[in-house]
Amino acid sequence: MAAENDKSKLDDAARAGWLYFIAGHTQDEIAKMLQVSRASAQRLVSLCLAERLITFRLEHPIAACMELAARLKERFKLVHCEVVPADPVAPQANAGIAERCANLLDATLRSETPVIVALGTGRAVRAAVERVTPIDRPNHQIVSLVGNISADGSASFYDTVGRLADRTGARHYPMPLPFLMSSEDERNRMVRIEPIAKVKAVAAKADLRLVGIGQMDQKAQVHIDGFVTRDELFEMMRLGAIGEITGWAYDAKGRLLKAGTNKRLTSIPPEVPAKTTTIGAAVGAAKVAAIAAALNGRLINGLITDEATARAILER
Amino acid sequence: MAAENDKSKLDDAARAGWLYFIAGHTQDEIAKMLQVSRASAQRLVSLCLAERLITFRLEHPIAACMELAARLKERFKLVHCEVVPADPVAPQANAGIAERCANLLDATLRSETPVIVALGTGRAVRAAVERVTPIDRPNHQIVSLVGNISADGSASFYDTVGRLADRTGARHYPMPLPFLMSSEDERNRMVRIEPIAKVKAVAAKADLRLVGIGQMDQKAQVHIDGFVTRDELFEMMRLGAIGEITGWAYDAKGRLLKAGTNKRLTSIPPEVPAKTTTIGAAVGAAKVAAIAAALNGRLINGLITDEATARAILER
DNA sequence: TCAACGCGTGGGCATATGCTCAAAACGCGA
DNA sequence: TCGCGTTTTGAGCATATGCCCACGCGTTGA
Repeated sequence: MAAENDKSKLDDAARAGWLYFIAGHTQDEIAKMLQVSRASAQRLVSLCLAERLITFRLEHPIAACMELAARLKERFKLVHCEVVPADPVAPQANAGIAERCANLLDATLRSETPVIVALGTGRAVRAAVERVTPIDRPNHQIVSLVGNISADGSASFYDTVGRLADRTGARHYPMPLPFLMSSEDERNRMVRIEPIAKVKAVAAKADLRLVGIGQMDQKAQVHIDGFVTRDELFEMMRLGAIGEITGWAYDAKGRLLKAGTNKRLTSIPPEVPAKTTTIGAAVGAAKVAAIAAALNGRLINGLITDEATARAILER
Repeated sequence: MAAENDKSKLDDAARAGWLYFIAGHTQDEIAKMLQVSRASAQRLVSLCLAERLITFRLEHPIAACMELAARLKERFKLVHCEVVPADPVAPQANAGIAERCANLLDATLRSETPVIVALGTGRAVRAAVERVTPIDRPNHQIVSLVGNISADGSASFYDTVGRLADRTGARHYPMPLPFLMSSEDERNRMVRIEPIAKVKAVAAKADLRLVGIGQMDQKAQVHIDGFVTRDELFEMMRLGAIGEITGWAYDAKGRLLKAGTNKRLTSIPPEVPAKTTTIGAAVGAAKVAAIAAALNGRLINGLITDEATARAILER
């Protein structure tokens, strides 16, 4: 009898679900059709959903991305995750990533109440600031997490802070230091001087950190850009470095290394675990291990990537 | 630019649809996530539906029935249609049909305002009245569309009117006539006498007619039940009869025949086209042609059948 | 360069929905 | 048959949704 009852109820639930979702009737109409109260009709529709009698299928490439983003968010307890479709035209182009990052910055900067945005390294970050919609927000603050003077003394290509400040009228705090100091002592001395301490203080209060993620292999961006020498890179790799965020190298478990160049870095290290909203932006098969490690080590609590990379991270 | 715009809009629509239907967010939440107004979020969800980006799939046998019912309703412009799942245990049993008919009668009779229900022949109709929930409605009227005296003078097995009246306390009007008179003249004389005229008058005002549909072949129920002889049956078949409703034989196009037993029938003929809600109840491969003809000829404007029969009707 | 047109946007309102709570119905056991 | 515990039901309310309308921005044509 119970089974019979259940079955008939599920039948009705299916009927209600069909009428609601497929035929597009209101619950009132369904209630009349099935000779029950509207409340019961609503219950039947819920039941139909709860019992998974009805399923939704989204016929659109975006669907896969949403799915991947949801899984990443769940798996790594992220506060924010976006997965952009792999562009079939130019799979290499991270235009989509930059677009989303720019959108995120836009959304953050649109706020009337003062916010502090901290920026790390990375082409995606750089490209993102170029796409930020100009907006007048003089009370916001933009702070750099990483020195913008390269080894040869010139200003780095990555003057993202300045560019973003240009577009918003916000106060900005570049980090007027070389990426690496010559020794740990020197680093320790430099980071205590007034302007640098100020940058650190502002960065510590950041509402949003947007950082790139670099892989530590022979094509590591920190090396290509001339911030670290080949020997330094290899040493870090020997020490287990698999990725870096604002220059800070970490191993496959996402633990920051306490040796090598990390001892001479002027950059502001990631929080561990990330408490501030810290969004990593990175794409590419080469970066999968680095991204996964950053996620596992809680060096970041948000991620913007593309479909292929997201899939690869989840499949590890 | 326009295409780009459209594409991006569809992307957003897909995103909104995903968040709404799959992730179960409210449109307000989606609006915040996508950085648009709630109104726009609603538009995106609508768009997602309109563009068929999302599809619903109901994983339940009922789904097929709802689909078939909707198609029958559309195709034959029915005011009511129900398709019952084919019972895998006892495919022959029309318990489902009877159940639905009973439900229909229940719903009609539940009304506080007086209603008139007219009943035809058929096992489904008979079985339906047996399942009607007893309810006290003395102001309702139950009227028979068909004589309940068989050829041998005994009261017919199909005293459905009496049974239904028992269960409702309604006034009832059986048709105190043999099914067939011996001649057209006699029929014409009989249907004018006072009690019969009264029955006809009540039937003409019926709010609901529930009738069985019989096929006119060697296994015709009208013959098996002894209402018409083998010769009469064969004559009607020669005249093109393919089905009958309350005894009135009609051809493959659903046109009532003007010859043979139809000239001697005492039953109240179907309206052509049906204006009163006239529900046919019938199941079985043998009846498919008869049902389809009745639908095409507008002898009925409602149908209660099972899955297999519905499918067969639509596939003709 | 200005004006007119039109599409897209957001505010606001009527309606639909989801949910809570008390009451009723049901089943079960004494 | 009665009483109790459990489930189901329907009223009512807070919230979410759908839709209309006026506004604004961008585009086009003179």
